[in-house]
Amino acid sequence: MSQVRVRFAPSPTGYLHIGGVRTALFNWLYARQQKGIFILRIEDTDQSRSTDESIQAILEGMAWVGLDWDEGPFRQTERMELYRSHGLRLFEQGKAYWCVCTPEALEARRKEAEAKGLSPKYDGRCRALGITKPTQEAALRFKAPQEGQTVVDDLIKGRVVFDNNVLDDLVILRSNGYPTYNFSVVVDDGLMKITHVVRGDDHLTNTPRQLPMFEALGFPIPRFGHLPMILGPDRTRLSKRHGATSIMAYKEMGYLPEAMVNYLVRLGWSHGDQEVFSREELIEKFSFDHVQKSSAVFNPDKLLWMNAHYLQHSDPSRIAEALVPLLEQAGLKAEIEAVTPEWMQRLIVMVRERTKTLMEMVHWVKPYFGHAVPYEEEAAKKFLTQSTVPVLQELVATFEKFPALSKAEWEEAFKKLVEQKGLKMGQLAQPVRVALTGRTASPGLFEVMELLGRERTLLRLRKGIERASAAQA
RNA sequence: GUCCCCAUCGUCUAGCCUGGCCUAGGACGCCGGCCUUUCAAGCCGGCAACACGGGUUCGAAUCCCGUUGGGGACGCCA
Repeated sequence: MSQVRVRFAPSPTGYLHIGGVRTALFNWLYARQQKGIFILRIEDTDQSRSTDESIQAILEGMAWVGLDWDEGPFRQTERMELYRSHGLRLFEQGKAYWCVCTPEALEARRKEAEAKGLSPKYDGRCRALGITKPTQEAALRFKAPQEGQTVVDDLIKGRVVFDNNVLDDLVILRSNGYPTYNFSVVVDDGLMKITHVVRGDDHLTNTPRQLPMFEALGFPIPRFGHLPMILGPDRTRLSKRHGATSIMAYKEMGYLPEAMVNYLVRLGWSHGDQEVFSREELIEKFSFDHVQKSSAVFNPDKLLWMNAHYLQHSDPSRIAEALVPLLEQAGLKAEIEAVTPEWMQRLIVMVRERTKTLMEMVHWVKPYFGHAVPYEEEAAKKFLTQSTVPVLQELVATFEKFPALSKAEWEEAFKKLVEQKGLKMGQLAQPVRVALTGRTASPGLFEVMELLGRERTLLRLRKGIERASAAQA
C-alpha cells in the first residue's frame, strides 16, 4: 500500500469556518495516523471572490488549532499552466470541446428548463459543433459520459450509484482561461497523487462528475470520503446567521484550541462512550468506520462544557500560556510582570473551576493582582457596613499575632472568632470576602488569603475596615 | 422539478454491518438532592429517543420495501 496522501482544500473567500476546520481535522488525523502526507491547497481560481486576507485567515486558523501540513500551501492561481495544458490535452484527445454559448444564453435556457420542470443541466448543443479554433470567447467543456452508471464507493456513505444521464458537459476551462473548480480539483488531486479525498458531503454529487475526468486524464482514482455537514439549530447548514462560525472568533471568546478540536471531532465521529480525547488518542483511534453518515447540529453548550473541562484539567502552565496574552490585552501587562509564573499558576488553579472560558478567567483573576482591590459598589454597600467594623478589627488583631500566614491556623482562628461572637460563618465571611476580593463571589476565603499572602491580606482587611467605617450607619 | 444523502432522548452519540446480552447505554443541557463561608466544581438521583407503515423471522432499534420528514447538489462559484 502506497503512502496515504490527503489534502485540505479551502477556498479563500472569507474566514476559516468551523466546518472547514473539522474537514481539515479529519484529514489531518488520518494523515498522522497513517504516517501519511497532509497537503494544504488554496483553491483560489475564482479571482473575484478570493482574497489574500482570507488566505491569511486560513493559515492563522490552522495554526491556532495546531493542524500542520507537510506540503503546500499551494495556490491554484500559481498552477494555471497545469490546468490549461491538461484541458487542452483533453481537447486534443477528443474528450473535450469548445462551447460558444454565452453565460447569458445559458442562464436563460436554464431558467426556461426549470420553468418547464426539466433538469437545468446544460443541453450539450456545442458538443456536435466540432469547433477546432474558436474565433470568439469560448469555454472548454468536458464530454461527460451519457449512459451507464458511475459508482462511488465512499469511505463514509458506502456504495452510491449515479445514472450518468444526470451528468452534463461541465465547463473545465472558462473563456477567461481559468479552470473551474471541478476541473482544477481533479488535476490537482491527480498530480498531487492524493489517495483519499475527504471533504464535506455537499461534494458527494460532484464526485460522479469528477470520476470520469480522473479516467480521461489517466490518473489513478483516489478513495472518497464524504463527511456529513454541520448544521445550525434550525437544521440548515451552519452559517453566519447562526452566530459565530469563524474559528478565530472562538479564540477571541476564550476557547482553548484543544477543546475546540475535541468538540469538533466528536461532531460526527465517536469512539464508544468516550468524550474527551488527547490529540495522541485521536490520532490513534480515529477511523472512518465510526464517522456518522448523518449531519450534526452544532451545540454551543457542549462546546462550552468541553472548554470548561479543559480549563479544569489541563496543566496550569498550559492555561497560563493561553491566558497571559489575554491579560495583557486587558491592560494587566505590568501586573503580570510583577508576579512569578508559579504564583500565576496557583492563581489559575484557584479560580479555574468557576470559569468556562479564558475570558471569564480574565475577569476572575483580576482581583488578585496589586495591593489594594477595587470594590464592586453593590458588594461594598451590602457587606462593608458600620456594624462589621468591630469584628473586622478583632480579626485583624488576631491575624497580626501570627508572624506568618498559615492557611490552617488562620482558618482555625477565624472560625474561633466567629464562634466567640455567636455569628454565622457567612456573617463574617462575606464582609471579609468583599474586603479581600472586592466581590461577593470568590474562591474559598483561606485559599484567597494564602494566595495573597500575609501582608496583602492584612492590608486589604484594613482597607475594608476603612471603607466600612466610612459607610452610612 | 430532477438526482443524491440521511433518519436512536431537545442536542452530540453507543448499539445497527455480524438480529436475541436493549426493561435502548453515555455525554451536554434541564430538574431535584447532597456538600457548603460566597460563587463554582464535585457527587447522587430524575425527566427524555429507536419517525411512521408494511414485510422477513420463533424474535427487529438492528435486515428488506414503502411513506413521511430533514439535508445537499443541479453555475464560465467552490
